[in-house]
Amino acid sequence: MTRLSGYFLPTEKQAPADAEAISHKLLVRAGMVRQVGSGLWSWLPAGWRVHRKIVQIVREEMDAIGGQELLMPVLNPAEWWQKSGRYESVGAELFRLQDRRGAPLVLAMTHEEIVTLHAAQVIRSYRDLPQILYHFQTKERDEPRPRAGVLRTREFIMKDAYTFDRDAEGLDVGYGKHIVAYDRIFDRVGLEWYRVESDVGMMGGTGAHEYMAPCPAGENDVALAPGYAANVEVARAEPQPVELPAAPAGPEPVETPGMITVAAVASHLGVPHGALLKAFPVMVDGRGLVLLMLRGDHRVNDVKLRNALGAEFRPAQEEEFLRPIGPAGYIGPVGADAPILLDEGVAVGEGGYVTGGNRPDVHLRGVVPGRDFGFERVDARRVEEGDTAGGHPIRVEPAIEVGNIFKLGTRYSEPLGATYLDESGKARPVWMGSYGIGPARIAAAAVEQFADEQGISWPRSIAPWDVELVGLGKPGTDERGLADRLYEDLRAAGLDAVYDDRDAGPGEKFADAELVGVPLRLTVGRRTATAGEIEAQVRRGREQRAVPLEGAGEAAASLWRSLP
RNA sequence: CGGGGAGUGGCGCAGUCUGGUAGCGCACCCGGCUGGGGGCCGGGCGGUCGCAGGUUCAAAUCCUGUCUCCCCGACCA
Repeated sequence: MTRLSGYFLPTEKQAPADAEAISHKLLVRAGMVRQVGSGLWSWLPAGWRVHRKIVQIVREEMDAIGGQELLMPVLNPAEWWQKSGRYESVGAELFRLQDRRGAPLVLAMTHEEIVTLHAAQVIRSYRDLPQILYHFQTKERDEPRPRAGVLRTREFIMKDAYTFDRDAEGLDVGYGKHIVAYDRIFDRVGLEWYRVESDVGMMGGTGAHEYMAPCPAGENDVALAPGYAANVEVARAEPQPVELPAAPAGPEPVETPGMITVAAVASHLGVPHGALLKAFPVMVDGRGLVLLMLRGDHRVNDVKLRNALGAEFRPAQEEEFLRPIGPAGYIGPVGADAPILLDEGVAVGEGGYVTGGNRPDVHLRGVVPGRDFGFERVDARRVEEGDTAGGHPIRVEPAIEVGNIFKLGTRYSEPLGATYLDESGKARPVWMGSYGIGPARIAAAAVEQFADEQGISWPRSIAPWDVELVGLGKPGTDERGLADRLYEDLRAAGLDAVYDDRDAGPGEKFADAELVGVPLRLTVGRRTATAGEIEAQVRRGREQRAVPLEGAGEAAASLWRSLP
């Protein structure tokens, strides 16, 4: 039974001054969350109801694919993180601490180490496989920059699941089960979402996807086209034509004093930006200086370049490339003393490009890749709005990452000793997958996607309550008595109702109801008894409906079931 | 980590430049009116001005240091 009189629901007319994101403003204004420190948030009772509903949906779908819920600790002995190598590799994002005896500990940012420890302890035989284990547990990450309310925090609850299989084929099965579960979860929570291809990182696994909820506050960009969806970090673009001048017999120098930008050179020579090749010298771990060439109107995608190189890199400084290549602003591939990578977006054999001349104030035109310089092909350009996928134009939208699924392979099982004996008695490493969902981000994304001028509009599956009953008139009046009885009616019909029985004016109650975002609002006032029907408002779209007074509980339940 | 901004009752802000008894709106408390879209009248409570040090007869205001928070970027297992 929830009555708003006495309920801990501190709604505010004004948003916090420093809030930018819609979800940040509205979750605070609606009394659902409160900030404790940078990246640290409490969930107040109404907000926690939303969180719990999301968690329950996730739990049901995880159980449906055979997931087994457990609980692992946040405080981890550093030993396991040292064994996996992450104690050293992760950096400042990992909270490290000591206990009273000086033993090193970490606060878990995720639970691969500990779950793999248990796999190592328990799994003996191929007969013990496969397994799906998951939990909802607090994650601690010392984020360099928490932002946007609960969108990026230093402490948050994550559902993380782990699959254990005997081989890659088994992993594919477990991965596929998670796609089924996740698709259902994101449908059920009522979000608009995409499953996109994502970066598999340096481990070079065979698959990774992210679930993205598009909205302006999103920190990621997704490339979307009919039949295509990918994080821009990994999105591939089809070649785009560009008009190139016919190539002369060899490169021709051209004076370009002070022109160190693509725009300046292109406009000086009267050619499109795409007729230039721009040069990106990088220092690659283990390889040294490498020169990436890509079209003048394209941009480097760091993630794709890193994956193409198979190693970390950083932009080279001028003192590193001046001697082997040329001066900053005028560097090019012709005569460069460095391996050259040519982006796939550069067409070869269709004419001559303009490049830096590797001398001050000089560019070359008529440069033909292959004839004038050797190269290795790579895909390292960022997809742009206007590129195509399958012939369809790509649009790039910001989105919140609300879930991810990832094939780990044997990245953790090998260092942590999670092995099983196969039929021939041979010990083999377990193949693992890892699968995350952030319930807080689902809540924030839902706010972002469906809010209007009046406030939040929750999907009914995750709303803090199903229906809000607004009782008008003074306490003790007939209409209040009617509202009291209707409240019992709603509960009897199986609705999770909240009753605004506060001694407040109608305007305040209506405004709060719409701010909090309960999907269906019923108003009982002086008019109700005479009209013989109850006024209902559907929150999404603020559409007015009427519910007959007789059998109101069932009628309201039926209306509620028709809502998004 | 780089750049920008802000700390003054619960929330939103003014006051700081030019030092002189800390203010406004909302919220809250009391009384009354009102009762279908944040209503009205009257009376109240509440703040060592982030913290520390300094200058001064006198500091929210000037100086030094420091902490915290926000925004943009970098970063993001």
